[in-house]
Amino acid sequence: MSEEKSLNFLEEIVEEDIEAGKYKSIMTRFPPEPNGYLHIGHAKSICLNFGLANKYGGKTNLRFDDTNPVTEDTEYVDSIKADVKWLGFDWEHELYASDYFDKLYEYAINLIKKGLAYVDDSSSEEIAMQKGTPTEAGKENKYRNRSTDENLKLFEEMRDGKYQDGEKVLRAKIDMASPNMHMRDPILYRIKHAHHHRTGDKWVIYPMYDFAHGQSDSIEHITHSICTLEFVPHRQLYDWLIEKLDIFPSKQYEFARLNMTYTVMSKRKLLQLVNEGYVSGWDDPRMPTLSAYRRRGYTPDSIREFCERIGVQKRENLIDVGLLEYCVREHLNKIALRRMVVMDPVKLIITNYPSGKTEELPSENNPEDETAGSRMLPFSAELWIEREDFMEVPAKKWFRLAPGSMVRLKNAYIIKCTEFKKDSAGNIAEIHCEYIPESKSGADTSGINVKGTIHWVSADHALKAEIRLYDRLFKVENPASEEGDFKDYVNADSLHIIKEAIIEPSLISAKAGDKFQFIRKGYFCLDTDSTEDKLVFNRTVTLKDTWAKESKK
RNA sequence: UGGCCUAUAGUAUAAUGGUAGUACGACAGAUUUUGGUUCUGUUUGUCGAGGUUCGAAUCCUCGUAGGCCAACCA
Repeated sequence: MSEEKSLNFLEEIVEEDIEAGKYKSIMTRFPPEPNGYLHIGHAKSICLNFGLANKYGGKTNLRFDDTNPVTEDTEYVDSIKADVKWLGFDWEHELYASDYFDKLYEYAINLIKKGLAYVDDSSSEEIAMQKGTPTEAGKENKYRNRSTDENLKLFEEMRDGKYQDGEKVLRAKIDMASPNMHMRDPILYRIKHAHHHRTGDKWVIYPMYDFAHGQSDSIEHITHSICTLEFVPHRQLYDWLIEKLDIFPSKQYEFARLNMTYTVMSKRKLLQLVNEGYVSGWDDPRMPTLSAYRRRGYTPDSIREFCERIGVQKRENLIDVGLLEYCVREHLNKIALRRMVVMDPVKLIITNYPSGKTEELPSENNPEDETAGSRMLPFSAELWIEREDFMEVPAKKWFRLAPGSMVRLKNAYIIKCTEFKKDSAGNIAEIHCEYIPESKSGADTSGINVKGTIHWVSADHALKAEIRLYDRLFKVENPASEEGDFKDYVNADSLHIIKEAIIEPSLISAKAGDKFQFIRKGYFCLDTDSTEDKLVFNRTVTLKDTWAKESKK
């Protein structure tokens, strides 16, 4: 048997906790804020949370961290649910931090009664000023010592809408001199006269993240609350609140978020790309969102495999986007049906093949999967082939078509180039060949060995489709770390549209989302923009192209 | 100039005081009716200086480098 796979640091923590008898079973949660679409970075978190629970016989809740009504929306709730499902995970309960607003209000009262929270009338500027700096202690203000009764009354009035936005806040009373800025009397509740996507106009005060997240974890008896590194300094406050409130002791653990080359990974930045028209929407196939990957033809399996391979640790990382591409190729290679498509066509005429004759040639759908079966491909004397498969003056190690050279037409015959014609502009207009009748695929008695095999589509039977080729959205490896605005590094050539590619006839029956390998070209999937009379294919990812590398030498 | 987190091939990630391994990449070759896939081989690493120890990537000390923290965002 193979060796046991080593545990990541989160699995180690869970195993230790279970062995120590700390918990009977574990509970995790995935806690998105519904203010944007999920991206590949969230996939890492989803796989971690659901994966951990799965592995150790626990459950995972989907909980929306909806404590800021001005940025949140049900559109995002719906997309997030769809994306988590698509990735292949089932949550135990669908929950919302807003489900707990009443409970949270009680918790706040509890703290006030214990003398651990107070209402502050300072403006946000004053509060920032009094907070000090990382190297300078903050100052306590006069509101800090209000009586419990006064705090209770004021907080109630806040809830009842007696004050305007920003007039008052509720703060924890901890330590204005703490070296941890988050312990310098953090704000617990603020006033927002805003309509909430779920609670409507019931509330005008809303809890801050720090007074909602840990409490929600605790209410749900989350045993292991996993979040990203930037929340490390919040942990002290997370623990403080749980201790003072004397509620279920959820524990927070932090991991390093995913960063990937040639992409940005913040909802704020992605929103800018959408709003400022750099892309067509959250699901533009160039975006790193899950909805975009889905539309582009990525499979959930490949994304889960990617998350598995990148591992998890506490150090900052920048993952090569090539690894994601490797994962999707690996999966698509196994499942994608092979089809022949010519993107930049040039006419090829087989001079010794009877004009008007058509043959049906059997072609396997996927050499990696016998059960995928085969289809019949029409063949005739006039074909379309790829312009780049012919070279008037062949390069070194070139084994495609050139004057006098032989290649095999995939699933058909070996041909020999006898002549070519150019148009007035000097472009190759037509290539003439002779075919070897005995070289038919599957019944080759010619004894001829050729090095090159090229794809083709019979001209009489050809159909047309639009093909969208995508390149990376950014020109630099790490746009977020470059000088100036990240949008200055957007790749202007990230989308190339081929209006009329030549496709083999069987593709007419493709359904949106269907995945194909266009032989020698890459993996493609039928886009949702397709209509009855117009097929649109997205290139998911190219094939590995060692010739491209070789020819650059 | 406070506090916290982190440091292993190009990129990630193992080794839990006892032979520094794996994947992706790169390079070379074999196979191939996709210059795809598959297979084989090669390449490159413990941030630095001290210390503890028979033995240190691992423990300790001091540096160095990077990241995070001063939103009524999450």
